[in-house]
Amino acid sequence: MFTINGTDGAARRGSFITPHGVIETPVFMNVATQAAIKGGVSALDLLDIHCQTALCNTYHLHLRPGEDVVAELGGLHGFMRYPGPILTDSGGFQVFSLSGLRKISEEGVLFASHLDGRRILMTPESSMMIQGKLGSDIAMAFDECFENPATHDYAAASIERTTRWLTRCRDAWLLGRDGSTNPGQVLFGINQGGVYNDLRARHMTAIAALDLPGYAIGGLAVGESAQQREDVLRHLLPLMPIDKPRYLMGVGKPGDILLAIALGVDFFDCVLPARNARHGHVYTRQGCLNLKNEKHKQSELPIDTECHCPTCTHFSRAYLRHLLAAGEVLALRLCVLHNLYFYNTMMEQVRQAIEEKRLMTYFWENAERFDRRI
RNA sequence: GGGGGAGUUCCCGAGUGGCCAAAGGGGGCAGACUGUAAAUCUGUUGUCUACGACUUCGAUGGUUCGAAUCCGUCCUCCCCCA
Repeated sequence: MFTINGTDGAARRGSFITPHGVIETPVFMNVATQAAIKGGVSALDLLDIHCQTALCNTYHLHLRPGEDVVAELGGLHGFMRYPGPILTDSGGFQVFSLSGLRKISEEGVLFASHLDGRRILMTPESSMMIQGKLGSDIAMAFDECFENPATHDYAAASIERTTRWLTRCRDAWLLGRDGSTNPGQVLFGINQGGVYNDLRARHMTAIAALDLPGYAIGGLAVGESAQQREDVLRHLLPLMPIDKPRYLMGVGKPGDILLAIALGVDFFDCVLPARNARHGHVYTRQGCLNLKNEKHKQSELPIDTECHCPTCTHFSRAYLRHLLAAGEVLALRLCVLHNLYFYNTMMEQVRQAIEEKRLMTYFWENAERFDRRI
């Protein structure tokens, strides 16, 4: 249900229809790992910060409160009272982030829960089953996100296994869909291959053959250089199905996102704006700044004088700096609202720029500036 | 008046002859963070002409090759007894 309404170079302006609404692309999905955006932001705030889509996590919600609890309370939409589209990540990223707490086998990944150590066997089938019960609109395939650097041999063996896992995910998904567990849910496959373009291409060919509703690029921003990342994207994107949504997982800084959009990516998510916000690192049209710095101690300015977010329309840098220094939770909330508003409205501007065929102008005017430290 | 205890670098607080510019917290200053084990983590925090030198542990005078650490005197604070 993805339609491309316009293009500007390799960039695409699309619409992706889900049971809970249309996602206008390119889109930034707001990360709500445990069914909440960290920093005290609830579903009630999402409209204010122009959020289109939320992203929740299979591994974390399986551990707590458990997918059955969520299912009983109306799935993620009912549980967190968010009526818009929701994507669930499969747990594949935790294979990377919790690498000290898991063992990989052909069957799946045996995690030692980071909460209490209890063993959790996550398989392609269980991940899909959990995501079905969570009731997300988009489910992600269970993959292995492996670290960089990785040897070519390791990467080659890993993508073979991830391909086999994807077939199992697809089968489980079809079973759930046709069995009406979650009839409207779609499955996105995930490309891996590290920084090896030959493996990225081989894997893309293999997974594209499954003809899934969408495809993601995984395993980036896990230690490789920005140059390597760009190189992978430049080689890989032309090999991805042109009529399917393309999702660059976990990326990134504003400049990273703008570049990827120019290269043809449609979906993004990243914890950076929320995490940075919690640490006082906020974005403006002129560049990013650290609110904790002494120079803002008496500043009456809002974070960004051109910003219309709830935070900038009410509060000064000096006040926010004080809240951060004092450890007040309000600081986190206000900064997160601002940064997510910045990301979401940047995407609005990008969509408009693509429609008006001036994406490159937007890119050259802003990509470097947004990431620059001021 | 008698007895006891304490004064350490921005703060609290270790240290009771050399390994002490002085542990550890806190606070301050700065940095990192990319499908969230992150309201976390890291660095730094006496001065300088800076791989070395100088000043500092209430004040001052001693002992010693060497003192934040030992001794004398003084100042300040706390507790108990009268």
